[in-house]
Amino acid sequence: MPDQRPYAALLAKGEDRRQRILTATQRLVTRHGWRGITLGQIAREAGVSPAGLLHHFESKEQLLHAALDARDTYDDTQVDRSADIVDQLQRVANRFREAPELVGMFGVLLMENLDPAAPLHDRLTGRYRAARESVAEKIREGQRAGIYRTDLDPAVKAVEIVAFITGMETAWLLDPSIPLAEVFREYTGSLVRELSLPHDRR
Amino acid sequence: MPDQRPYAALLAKGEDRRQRILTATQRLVTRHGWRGITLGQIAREAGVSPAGLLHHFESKEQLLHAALDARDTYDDTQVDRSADIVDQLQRVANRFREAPELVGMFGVLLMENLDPAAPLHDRLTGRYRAARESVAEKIREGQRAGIYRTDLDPAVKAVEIVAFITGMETAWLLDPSIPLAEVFREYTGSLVRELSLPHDRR
DNA sequence: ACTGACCTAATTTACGTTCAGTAGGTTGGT
DNA sequence: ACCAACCTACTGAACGTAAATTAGGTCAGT
Repeated sequence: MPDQRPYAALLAKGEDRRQRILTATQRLVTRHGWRGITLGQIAREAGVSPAGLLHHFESKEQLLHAALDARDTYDDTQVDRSADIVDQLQRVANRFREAPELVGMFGVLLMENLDPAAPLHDRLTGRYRAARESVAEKIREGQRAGIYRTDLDPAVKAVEIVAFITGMETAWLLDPSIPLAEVFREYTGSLVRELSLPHDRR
Repeated sequence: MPDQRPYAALLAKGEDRRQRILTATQRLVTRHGWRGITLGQIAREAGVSPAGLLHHFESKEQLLHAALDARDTYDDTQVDRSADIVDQLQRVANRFREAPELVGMFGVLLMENLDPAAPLHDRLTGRYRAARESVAEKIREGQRAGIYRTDLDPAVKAVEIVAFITGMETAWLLDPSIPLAEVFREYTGSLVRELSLPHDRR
């Protein structure tokens, strides 16, 4: 299993260390936020010295971007353009359990970068908007297909849905013992009833 | 208008400065988070030197608590035990416009204090839980009064509702131009339909 | 004399980053 | 077969700076 050539083993070791630094970063950022942690803490958790960490990443900020890149990549692999809203929401719920740090990191960083001048503001808000737009588009599709009511604004409902998701993320980060599955099931259920049924209202 | 007695005017000036420091703190914390700002920034915004600020508040942490106290007080005055869920949700929506910094500060600090060992963790999560419990209790009341369905778990629905609220807070901090009123109206509408109507389902 | 509201100028600490060096492995030329 | 130049993966110590806090002083009013 270990490569016979020592140089390859060396490279593998480096790559492994790099990976450890990234996951340590994700874990710590999720718990304490970016400004709440130091290179020293990350380094310790990854088993290196602060200087050793900077051998792999040129700066604290660049490390953050690398950690976010990993999250975005994971996130993109999870997206299924063909799935409907119910499936997509279910998928979101699953991600909480599967990759807690990756899910958590986004929300934490978002709140840390609310200011338009904040270093990650554009990157994060871009993702946020994209998610909302994608949900709105799903609703429009349903409307065009004739299975959803057409008397409600997809953009408005999309804001609600994304707010629910991010709010659940917060709730779960605060207390992982909440009945995640039930809440998602309940919400998606009422959402579908709301979207589908033709109602009589003034 | 200014008191004829200069000493009273002096005290009033101090109180005014104290107030300015608090509102500056709330504003800056909402935008940049607690760890994202310095005493110097707050002081500058309030028109004092850092040392001058510490004449009014003994430490950065104590200032934070004082700012939170102001928020909690405001929040408590807004709560109306007799109002039903729809009214309460409407009230929440109004608060966004009325006191943006007070509303925003809570969510930002919450994400900055996820860790159980974080200085404000207990204080903030306590408030969060209380809000959720209060919502759940409202639902139970409705159930006992016979106006709400009894086949759903108030605790589960309460998690959803509070998640929606905090999620909306995030969305609005990110982009205040979202159709806040419409989203709240839409959501409360579907919520009431969901809670009230007896449905046929297996 | 004493208090409240400040100020300027230290002091202290923490943290990101840089620097110089070590240990081991590889490569290409002779 | 050997050596010089270069690579990766680090470490320990030092540097620079930013930021919270403190010390000591000023000035106006009572």
